[in-house]
Amino acid sequence: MDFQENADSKTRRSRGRPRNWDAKTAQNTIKSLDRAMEVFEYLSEAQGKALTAIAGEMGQSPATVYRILVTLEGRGLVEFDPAAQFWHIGPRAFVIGSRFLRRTSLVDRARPILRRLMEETGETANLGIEREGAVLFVSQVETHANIRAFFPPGSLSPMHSSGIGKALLAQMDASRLERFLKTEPLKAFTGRTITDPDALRRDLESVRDRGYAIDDEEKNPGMRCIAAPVFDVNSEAVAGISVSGPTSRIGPHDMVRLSHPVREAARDLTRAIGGAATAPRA
Amino acid sequence: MDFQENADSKTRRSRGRPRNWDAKTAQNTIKSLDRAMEVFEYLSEAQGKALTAIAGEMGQSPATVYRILVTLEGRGLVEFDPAAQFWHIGPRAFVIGSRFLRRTSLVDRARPILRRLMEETGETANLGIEREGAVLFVSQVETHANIRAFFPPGSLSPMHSSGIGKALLAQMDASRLERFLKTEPLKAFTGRTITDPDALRRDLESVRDRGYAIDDEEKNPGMRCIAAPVFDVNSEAVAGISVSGPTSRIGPHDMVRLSHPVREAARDLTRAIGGAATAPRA
DNA sequence: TTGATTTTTTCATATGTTGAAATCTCATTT
DNA sequence: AAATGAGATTTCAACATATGAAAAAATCAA
Repeated sequence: MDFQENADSKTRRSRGRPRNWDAKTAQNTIKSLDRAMEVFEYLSEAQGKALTAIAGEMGQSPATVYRILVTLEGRGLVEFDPAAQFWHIGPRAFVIGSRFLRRTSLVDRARPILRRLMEETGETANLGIEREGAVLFVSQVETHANIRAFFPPGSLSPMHSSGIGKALLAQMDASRLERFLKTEPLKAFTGRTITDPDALRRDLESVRDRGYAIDDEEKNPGMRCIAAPVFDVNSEAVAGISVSGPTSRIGPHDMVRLSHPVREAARDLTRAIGGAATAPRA
Repeated sequence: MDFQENADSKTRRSRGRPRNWDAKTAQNTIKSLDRAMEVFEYLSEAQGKALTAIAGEMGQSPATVYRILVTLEGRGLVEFDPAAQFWHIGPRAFVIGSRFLRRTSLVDRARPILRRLMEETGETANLGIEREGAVLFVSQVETHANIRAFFPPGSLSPMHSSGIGKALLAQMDASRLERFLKTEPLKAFTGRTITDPDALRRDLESVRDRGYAIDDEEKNPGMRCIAAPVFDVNSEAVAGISVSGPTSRIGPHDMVRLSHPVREAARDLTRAIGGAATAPRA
């Protein structure tokens, strides 16, 4: 289930001879197949491309690229549009790729990433999604420290007073955000909770600028929290990752420091679930 | 958009030498690449498989399969689970495959329409297109209800036993329909699946009269489905929209009731992609 | 019609893939 | 603890086959 961290650590366990994980990994790769997959991947990035264009841009012989495309076409992995003379990704690729999701639950994928995040930062790492206008904490890895932040998985927290919630709100399009503001009262939990819609809008603006959200004792006194969004394949923010800890360990300067591993973890998880972030919302 | 029929007709136009479309197509395919893609596809059908199992079942040398998998792993197209010693489809395959949908704005345009349809009807809303003689589900919005219909995007379903499929078949011109009937066997899935060509022709007739198609437990027992076609700018039926749910919520009377929002959603999407329906086929 | 452009095929050659067998590890049993 | 079995990697030599250059074929534009 957790191949995320194994991939780079030496944890990789298997029977048989261990792979030469130092530089020689390329030893067992099939060159022609790798080149073909490069073409396949390159094609997927374009909205459609002519043979000569692909070959030219990739510095490959047109003959070779042609044969690769014809082969893949035979399996429906790519398609040829005779009218425009363009090659495209085919339906079979979609069918095969979609099977990836059968096995992928966000929570499973997140676990090793959360663990690493906890180890790097020394603080409790959390995963949350949006449910019914609130943040639902679905997974966490607790720090070893005696004073620790704790959200029982399954607990709910209002969007406007949690780091993950604000990271998600910051990615909503304007109309959905306005709908949210109309529906949900911005209840105060501490003196620092943002209860004014305009103040929240401004805060979300800076969340987008920074790339991460901060909960600065806005829900629980003495607790700070740094969060970043996770995107799915449609570039929709579907979850958030955060670290949370006591103000005694997380001071004003620490938030910038902690934001890096948090953002990285969010990016890793985005990648692990086949997602992709786009430019921050317009 | 849909070069579906071009692929089999001789319409294929291109510059350069024409391909030998008779039997010699294999001439330009790269054998090793084709074998590798066979492994890739085979792997996607399993929930995960050990190297030896794959090699054994495919009649290939473990060494070769191993190298193929390692190569694909290098690009994230497959993943290795060290704990279970299993190979799986990887996130990159999902990302690349999903780009198949980008070629058409259909999916993007459909999303808000599907969401509204789901909210109006309370049932799962689906979008499907025809690919390779089957319905390919490309998008859906799930209901909140606990008992729900579920078609994972990327899954395929035979035309004759799905609402969307029949909505599309009903719009085919006679010759294409006959070709379809000659090619595809009408496999039975439940006692209600239409397996007789004449019965199917009659059903499609009434689909045209009504303006919507019904799947009355013809694929999955206990599940009903109401579907309507979506047209492109050439008035060709390129997709179908449906809602599907359990018979406990969708009774005989509900189908008429549900047909209105479904047809409206299909009309909306038709409009959103710049399409137009003409009078039902002559 | 001609010329320019792009795709597809041919062909000789070197490159790279292949499977068998050897090697190595882990997990289980003795 | 050591041995054994099962399965994963790697090595190696043979030879299949992928490769690019160039020719051929077809379409498009003028």
